[in-house]
Amino acid sequence: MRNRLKVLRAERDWTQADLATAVDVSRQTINAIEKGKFDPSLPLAFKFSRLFDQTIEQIFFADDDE
Amino acid sequence: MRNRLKVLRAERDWTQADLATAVDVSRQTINAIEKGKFDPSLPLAFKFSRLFDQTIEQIFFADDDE
DNA sequence: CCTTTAAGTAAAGTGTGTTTGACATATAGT
DNA sequence: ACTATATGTCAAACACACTTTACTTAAAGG
Repeated sequence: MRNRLKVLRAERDWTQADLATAVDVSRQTINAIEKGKFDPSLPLAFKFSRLFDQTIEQIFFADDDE
Repeated sequence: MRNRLKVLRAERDWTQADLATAVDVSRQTINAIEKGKFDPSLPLAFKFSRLFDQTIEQIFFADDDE
């Protein structure tokens, strides 16, 4: 899965730490998701969705290998 | 998280095993998700979404405790 | 240079998602 | 009664999501 978190952050001038606080996870978790090390859980994906007011499909999308 | 998997299955007259095969997980996983024992991973949620041609938000939704 | 801030990364630990195998229960058809 | 099919559930095992602590790198400003 790829995602647009970095861009959505940049549009708001938020750091990874800011976003982490907003969705109540650690900064390292945000970093790992942005870098594609793992996918968020479904509940966390919903938190991003609500925070950015975009559907999950607008934020996350399949990359090549799925 | 609650979900509409049981209804979506019923509309198509699919068993839990049928759905499991369609999204390539075990029957027990479908059962556990339907019974609310745990949430699917995000990639699995995307598979349901594509299979039923509905957004993740149309299939899954927050219940009281989140 | 030095300091600060943001981002990247790693190890070790906890908890959850998912599997396999097995067994129990319910319903329906014969 | 018996059989078949669908569903529910449990335990053990493994993989992944996420945490904390800590160290590193890069950029920017004094």
